[in-house]
Amino acid sequence: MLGQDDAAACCSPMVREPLDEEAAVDLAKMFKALSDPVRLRLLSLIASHKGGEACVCDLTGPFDVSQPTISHHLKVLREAGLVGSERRGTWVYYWVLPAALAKLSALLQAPAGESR
Amino acid sequence: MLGQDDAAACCSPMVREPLDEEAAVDLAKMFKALSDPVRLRLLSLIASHKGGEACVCDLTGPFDVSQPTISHHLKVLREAGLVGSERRGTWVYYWVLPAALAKLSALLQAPAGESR
DNA sequence: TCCTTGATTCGACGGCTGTCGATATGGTCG
DNA sequence: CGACCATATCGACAGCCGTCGAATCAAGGA
Repeated sequence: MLGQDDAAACCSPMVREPLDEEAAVDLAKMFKALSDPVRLRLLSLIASHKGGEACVCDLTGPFDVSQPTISHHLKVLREAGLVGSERRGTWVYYWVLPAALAKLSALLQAPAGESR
Repeated sequence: MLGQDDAAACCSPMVREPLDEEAAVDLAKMFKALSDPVRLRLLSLIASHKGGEACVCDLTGPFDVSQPTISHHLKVLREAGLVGSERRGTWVYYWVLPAALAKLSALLQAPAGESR
């Protein structure tokens, strides 16, 4: 259950100054949520879906894994603060929380030029 | 052993169109390398070190884990294509590969405005 | 009310991961 | 050469993770 209100608290590029331990623990949880191919695809599927949200029924088709496994991965993404969800009648909808992605994106911003 | 030359192959924001499975597998490996607090701190420690590189001897001090464990984490970062390394005399130096970070950063770029 | 469909939770299992101490390797200096 | 320092590798072990099928819950329609 990581919030996303603390986005400002941590997130200039990590290449500028060392992360403190607490921030590292926090961020590692988010990256761990991204460290599975199924979850990455789920996230991009949700984000690129019409209207910016998708119901679970839209998400089970493209994968070879069982529906409970999809549900498990969605839970991981939700608990990492990367997506939100809501039940509307029969279906449950998921959407991406842009602030969370932006936070990670900013963190990874590389130093200017260089290629090495 | 992930290259970083293929940076162009995958990396407009993942929120625009669904990732294909191959790209997802590839990217998940990089995020997995970032999914540990020690490795995140190592990476930022290396990147923010004077001259953009650090020898292992600079990296073992700030952590509570043993030296072999640090070595293991550095290997994970290297095999994920996030850092490079080289032996110079007695010491081994590590530096960040900016293209890899940039690739991930671009991938996570959130859609414009919105806050939800 | 009962059945059906959508989604989550549960319990189990195999494989992966982080950690350690011990050991090996690579290099420098007497 | 031989002692010594800096890193890496090895082997072991506990805990976590992705996956499944089965069971459960939630909502809607006969």
